[in-house]
Amino acid sequence: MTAPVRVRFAPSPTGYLHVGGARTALFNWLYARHHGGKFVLRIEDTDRARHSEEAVQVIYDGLRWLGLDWDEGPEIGGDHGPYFQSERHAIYQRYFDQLEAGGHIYNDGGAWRFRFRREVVEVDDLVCGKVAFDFANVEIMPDMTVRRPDGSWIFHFVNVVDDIEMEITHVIRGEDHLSNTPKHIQLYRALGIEPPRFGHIPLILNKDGSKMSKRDQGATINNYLEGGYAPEAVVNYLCLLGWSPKDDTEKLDIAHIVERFDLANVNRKAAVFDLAKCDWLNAQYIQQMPMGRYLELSRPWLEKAGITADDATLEPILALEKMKVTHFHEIADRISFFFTEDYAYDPAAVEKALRKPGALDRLAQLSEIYAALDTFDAATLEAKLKELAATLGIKPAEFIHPARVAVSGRGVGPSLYHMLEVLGKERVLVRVQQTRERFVA
RNA sequence: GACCCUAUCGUCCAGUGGCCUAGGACACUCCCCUUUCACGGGAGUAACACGGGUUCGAAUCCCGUUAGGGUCACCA
Repeated sequence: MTAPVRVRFAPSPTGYLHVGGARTALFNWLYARHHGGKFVLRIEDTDRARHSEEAVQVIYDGLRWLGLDWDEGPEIGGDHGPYFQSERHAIYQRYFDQLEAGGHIYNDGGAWRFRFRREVVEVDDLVCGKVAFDFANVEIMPDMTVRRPDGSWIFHFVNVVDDIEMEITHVIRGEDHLSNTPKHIQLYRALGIEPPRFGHIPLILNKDGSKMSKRDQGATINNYLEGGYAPEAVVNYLCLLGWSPKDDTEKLDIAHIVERFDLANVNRKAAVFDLAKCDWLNAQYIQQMPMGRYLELSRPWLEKAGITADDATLEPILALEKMKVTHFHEIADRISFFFTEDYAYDPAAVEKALRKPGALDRLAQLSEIYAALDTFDAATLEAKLKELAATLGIKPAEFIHPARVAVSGRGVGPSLYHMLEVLGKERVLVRVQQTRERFVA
């Protein structure tokens, strides 16, 4: 009852971190943090052929990116290692010998099978409640194998042994394991150990109700890492799949979630994954995050695009797009015209704004007024432009659109006056001049 | 096939017998704001799978049906 909580995430190094796995890790982590317990990471690499340094690294990177730090496990250590199944052979042998001595296993053509008792097994699940499995009259069900003829171990066996050895108190895993739980419970009993508590969380499905495969959009954590997402947004979204704070709040910071999270309020229904909502949350996070964090998360994407300005230069430019960006990878393209005088002109925008009769002349007029300005801030620029339009009796838009295309080459972009202010008087005048020369009939 | 889980708007959640002519969010449509694109504000479309009970009263409890999903590997 008062034993400290110890949970674990035990992925197999497949080369990617599935969202379903990530959410399982997240719920384990939340449970540990909420209850002041320990979160253990164990790599289930019994299938040695698949174990590669890169595959394991993908798991570490994904968990770290999401902010799910483990208290025991690879690269951290702990008192219950080693944390790779491939290095725990001697431990498994010991438990195997114990099963054999107790007459719980038998040899079947070289493989070792566990004598499963055909009786009712009850699982008191933290999420699903009491679930009774009735095996009393089940005819066709082979005893599960615990060891292959070549001496290698089977998942169910090593999983249970590791959970015993690592003193796991709560096994929180996907619902696909609920049906396997009776076998695990009997294994615990055969070993003379009281089983831990179980909590089976619902699966994550595709839009069409099928199980998500790694090829689906948003199915692996790498998709988010490379897709311009803020990790805090992804974590928030993942929490909302199967759990809710019960008060209609959608955007929740992690500390708040840790405070409120518990298995009792996790749903039992499988959730369909909706990337559109994840995108929306990401945009919300970007809008509301501090400038420093925004700069930090933008920088890698900007560098990738060859933009390497210092923070002082970058900040005012990035600020122009903060309310408009949904994914970080969009930013570089949106602001690229700030970093070159040789920016491209969008033909459609040119056609629409610069080819209109008198557009180039109006640019010249505007340029003349702006050239005389001592202060070049957004408010002044707006006032002067509107004043000029009013004097000539035409709409401000007749100046605004050509000006936008002249200085950026585009029909869409940041607020014009703020964009001009950030660009600065000198560059604005040069760009207008350059544009007029280029598009003069 | 056997066993198990699940069943509220297209999607994610709220709702644990009366406060529900079912609430919020995403998406979608429309309007407002507006120099573009967005943001923001407002409005709208849209659901208790079906059939039986229990009860004065059921989205909420029980049974059945149907439909999804999962497990029954010498995969993890």
